[in-house]
Amino acid sequence: MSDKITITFPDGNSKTCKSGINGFEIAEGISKSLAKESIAIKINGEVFDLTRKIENDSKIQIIKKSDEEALHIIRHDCAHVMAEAVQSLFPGTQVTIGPSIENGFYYDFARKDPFTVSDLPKIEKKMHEIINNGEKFTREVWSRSDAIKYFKNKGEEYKVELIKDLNPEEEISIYKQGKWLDLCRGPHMTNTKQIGKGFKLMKVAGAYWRGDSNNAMLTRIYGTAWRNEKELESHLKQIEEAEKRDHRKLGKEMNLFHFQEEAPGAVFWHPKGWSLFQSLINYMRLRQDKEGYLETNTPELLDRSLWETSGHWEKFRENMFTTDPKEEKIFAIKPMNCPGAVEVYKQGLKSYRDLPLRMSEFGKVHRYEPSGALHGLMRVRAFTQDDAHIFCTEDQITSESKNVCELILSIYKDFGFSDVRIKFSDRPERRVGNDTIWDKSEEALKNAMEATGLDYTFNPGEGAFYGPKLEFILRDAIGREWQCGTLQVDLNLPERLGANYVAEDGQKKTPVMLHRALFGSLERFAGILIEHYAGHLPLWLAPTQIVIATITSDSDDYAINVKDKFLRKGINAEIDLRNEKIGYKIREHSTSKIPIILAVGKKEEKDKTVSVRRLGNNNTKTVLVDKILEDIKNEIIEKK
RNA sequence: GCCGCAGUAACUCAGGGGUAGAGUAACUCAUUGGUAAUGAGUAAGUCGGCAGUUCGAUUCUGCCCUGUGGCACCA
Repeated sequence: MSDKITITFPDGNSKTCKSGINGFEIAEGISKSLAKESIAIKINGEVFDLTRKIENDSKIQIIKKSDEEALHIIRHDCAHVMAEAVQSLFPGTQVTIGPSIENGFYYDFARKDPFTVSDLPKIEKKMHEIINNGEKFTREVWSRSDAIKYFKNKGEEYKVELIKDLNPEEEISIYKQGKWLDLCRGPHMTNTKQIGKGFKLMKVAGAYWRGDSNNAMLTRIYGTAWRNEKELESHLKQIEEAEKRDHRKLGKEMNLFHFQEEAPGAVFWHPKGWSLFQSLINYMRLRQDKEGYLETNTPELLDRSLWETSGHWEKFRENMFTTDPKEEKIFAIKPMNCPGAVEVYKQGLKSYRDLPLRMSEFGKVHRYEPSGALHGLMRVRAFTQDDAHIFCTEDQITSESKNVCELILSIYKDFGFSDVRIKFSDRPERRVGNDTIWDKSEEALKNAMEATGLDYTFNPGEGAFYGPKLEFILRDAIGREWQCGTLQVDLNLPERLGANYVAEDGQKKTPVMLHRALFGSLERFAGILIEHYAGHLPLWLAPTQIVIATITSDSDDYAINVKDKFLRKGINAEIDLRNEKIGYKIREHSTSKIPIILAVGKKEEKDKTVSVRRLGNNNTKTVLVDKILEDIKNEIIEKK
């Protein structure tokens, strides 16, 4: 081994150094300020500690605190410091794992009494102490047996288990900061001081050891960590903004819906919320009609025997509500619309000429969701799907799937969702049908996907119990992802339920069934829209589109007159004739998110105008009634 | 389902072993006003439910329900 090595910088320049040099020394050789700013080093694409010796020719990149990669390291360091703080404050607490995550980090602890939020300030204070002490992070490599012995001695059973499960090939590295140490792959910064003050402990939660609900529940502390206090502040601000959009809060403020104890996971839609809901249905109906869908409706209660035949009874039973058996028969409330759809299909003889047959249904389904999963409109036990089942031949799978994909993307665009991700899920463990059928349906869906030319990611083992599926995930105005639409290829249910058609050769064949929902759940989609628009629904979706507010009661007749004009054009207008000041009315209708307020007084009445004020804009404009009527009509049509 | 937290007036929330308080809304009266809160007054609560401790529980304890932050789940 030569004692000289060549290191190459990102800009292509290279330099000869003595073997064994480390990142910090390299940085120092360049400039003092770089050395001060640097926190880690990337060697041949992998990130290491700044003190890691470099012994071969390498491509390197010094990572500074301002670099993107730095956040992960800062957060991971923070997790270690938190664990030290916790163990010093609460002796006897075992450490388990503590990774960095999006926006922060967590650490899972094993402790008889779980932590509560009131413990957080204490822990945070201790963390600041540790950071201020400027403890050095140092890396050591231990033998497996030493490590096991050490942690066993300390009573750290979880760490022992982790070490035992490590790949035998893998080096067992230990990171120390001061007297405290942890099993860790690294990398870390060189000193706790580098973490700074840009962190905050956020919440405590329970979490299963190794994510398995059969295991013990640990107590988890979440924190957020950033490069500095300013970044932390801006992140906290962002959380605050997201909270303001919470559909549960806005739903109450805008009087859209409510929930109550007697119906957990089921929505009480108020008139305004139902108006939004119906707008969505009407819109979808219009779009589907154009694509040749035929609307149907099927029973909510179906006999157990049908669910047994379809396979739901066996594979989906624990999610289904059943009725009190007053008779011999047991009925189940439908958790899916597909068996009903097949029964409609089966009425009358079908020929290959009838295919593809696209049957839609706005079907309300009930699923028993675990109590802890319920969340406003986003996760409910009773919801309405914009469902459809396309019965087709195998040859038609590709073109039908392609149409569905195009329809979905086009529809999402109308709501301002243009960033859509697609996931492909194949056969789950719990499924019906043999592997030949699954091979065939996965192949077919994959081909269809290729035909669309759209990108997708692979999501193994997450398909429906009857077939593989695509999931459409959209990104909302503040960057959150929501899974909405789905497309599933099903070669199982039509056969199980005895659907068939007469083919060109006179033989009876089993059709393929494509299940698809575009909004997915109407309830959920409404919730997403409320958050996406932060309650400022676009005109075409707003339950009350316009409020006409009078300045004084002298203008009452004129206001009523104007309102009628709007109503006649199908625009949802209300009037506010109350004996209140105009400022009061403006404030109230603004807070309830009315898109357009038209103020009318003596002047407007004389000129046949209105004073137009739009939500989120403090300017007003005086416009002829007929003109604004026309503008608003167009805006609704254009879905702006 | 599991761990933590919460449930007080229509809403948002304060309080705390001696049967409760604010702001907003509602209602009444006055006010007819020009673009985000006019003023005064009135009324309003089985303090989530059931047990227990106590002379006394909305307050403490236990169980349950619902919500909530996570975990697990999302077929």
